[in-house]
Amino acid sequence: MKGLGVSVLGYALLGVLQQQDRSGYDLRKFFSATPMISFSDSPGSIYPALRRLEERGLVKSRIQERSGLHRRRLYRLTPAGAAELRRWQKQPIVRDDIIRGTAELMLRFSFMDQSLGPAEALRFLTAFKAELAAYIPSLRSFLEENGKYMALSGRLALENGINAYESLLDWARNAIKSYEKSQERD
Amino acid sequence: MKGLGVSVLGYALLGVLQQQDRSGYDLRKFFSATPMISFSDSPGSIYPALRRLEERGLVKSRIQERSGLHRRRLYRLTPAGAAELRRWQKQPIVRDDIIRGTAELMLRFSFMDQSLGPAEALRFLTAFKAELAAYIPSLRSFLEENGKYMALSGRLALENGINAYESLLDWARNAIKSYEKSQERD
DNA sequence: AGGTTCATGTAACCCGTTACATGATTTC
DNA sequence: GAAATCATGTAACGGGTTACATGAACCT
Repeated sequence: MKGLGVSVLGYALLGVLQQQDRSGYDLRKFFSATPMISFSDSPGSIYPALRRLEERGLVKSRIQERSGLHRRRLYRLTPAGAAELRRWQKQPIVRDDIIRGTAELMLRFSFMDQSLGPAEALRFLTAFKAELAAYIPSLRSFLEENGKYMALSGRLALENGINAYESLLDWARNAIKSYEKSQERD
Repeated sequence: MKGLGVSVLGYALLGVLQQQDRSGYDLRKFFSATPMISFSDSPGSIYPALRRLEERGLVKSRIQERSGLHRRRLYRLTPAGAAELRRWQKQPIVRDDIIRGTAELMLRFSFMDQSLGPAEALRFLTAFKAELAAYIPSLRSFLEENGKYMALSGRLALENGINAYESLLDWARNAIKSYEKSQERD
C-alpha cells in the first residue's frame, strides 16, 4: 500500500474531482478563481497531470457532447482514485511534513470531511497539533542561542517562522473545538 | 538585466555564501542544522546547484588542502554573484509572490541586511505589507460568499490561509518598527 | 578491524514551467 | 468581421528527488 507516483497537484485534482465531475478547463478555472490559485492553472501542468491520473486508473474520462457548445472531456474519480486520496490523507503526520511547508498538509485536510468524515478530520488535527507543539521549541531554542549573532533581517525572518507555526497551532486548537462542537450535535 | 536561470535553491546558496566561504558539505550541514532545513540537504541537489552557479560565474571554487584533514572544495561569491543576489532581492513584490507561498519572499528578506542594508530592507517590508493588505480582502470576500456552501474542513482550511496572511501582516508591521528604531540610533 | 563521519560526485526519473499550436463558438 | 472565450493539447527545458557510488580519515 504505497502511494506510487502521484504529485501534490495530482492529489489536488483528485480532491476537487471528488465533489463533482469536471473537465480540464473547469479545473483550470477552479484553480484560478478560488484560493486554490496557489496551484498553477496552466494547461501544460493540468492536462498532462490528468492523463497520468487516468493511466493509473485513478480517474476515468468521457467525452461530453453538448449541442451548440464545445465538446469537452469530463473526468470522474474512480473507486481506486477515491481510495488513493484517502490513503494519502490518512498518512501519519511526521516532522518532515511540518518542515517542508504546511501547504500539503492543509491540502490533505481541506477535502477530509467529504472523503473520511469528521472523526478522521479530528484525528488529523490532533496529530497535527502534537507535531507542531513538538517542533516549535527547537526553533525557539535556536533563536535563543543564535539570535544575538544574527543580522536583524535574519533574526526577523526566523521570528516570522516561529510566529507562523504558532498561529498554525492556535488555528489547530480552534479547529479541534469546531469539530467537537459539531459532534455534540449528533 | 534579467535573472537568467537561478533556482530558489541557488539563491539560498548565494545568500549563505555571502556570509563566508563554504564547501558543499558545509552548506549541506548548514541546511540540516538550522531553520533553513526546509531546503533539502541531499548531495544530489546541492553539488549540481553549485556547479551551475560556477558555470554562470556567480561563485568561484578552489580546492583547500588541509594536512591530516580531507581536502575540500571551497566556494566563494563572485562580484557577479553578489550583484545577482541583490537584483533578485530588489525585484518588486507582486501579488503572485504572495500567492505562490511567502517562503521565497522571506528568503529574499533574510539576507537583506548584509547585501542591501537596512534602508532597502525597510522598503521591502513596506512593499510587502502593502501587497499583503491588498490581497487579504479578496480571500475574506471569497469566504464571505462561499463559506456557507463549503464543508467544515474546507472552510477551516481557508480560514487558516487568511489567518496566516494576517499574522504575516502583523509581523511585517512589527518588523518595520524594528527597523525604524534601529535607524533612530544612527 | 569495522563503523561513523567527512567529502564529493553521477545518473535515472519525474514533473512543473514556458511557449507554441489549433480550432470552434460567442460577442460586439 | 474581429476579438475574446472555450477547450485541449504538445514539446523543450530545467531542476529536484532518490538512489547509487567511491574513498579518505577518524574513533573504538
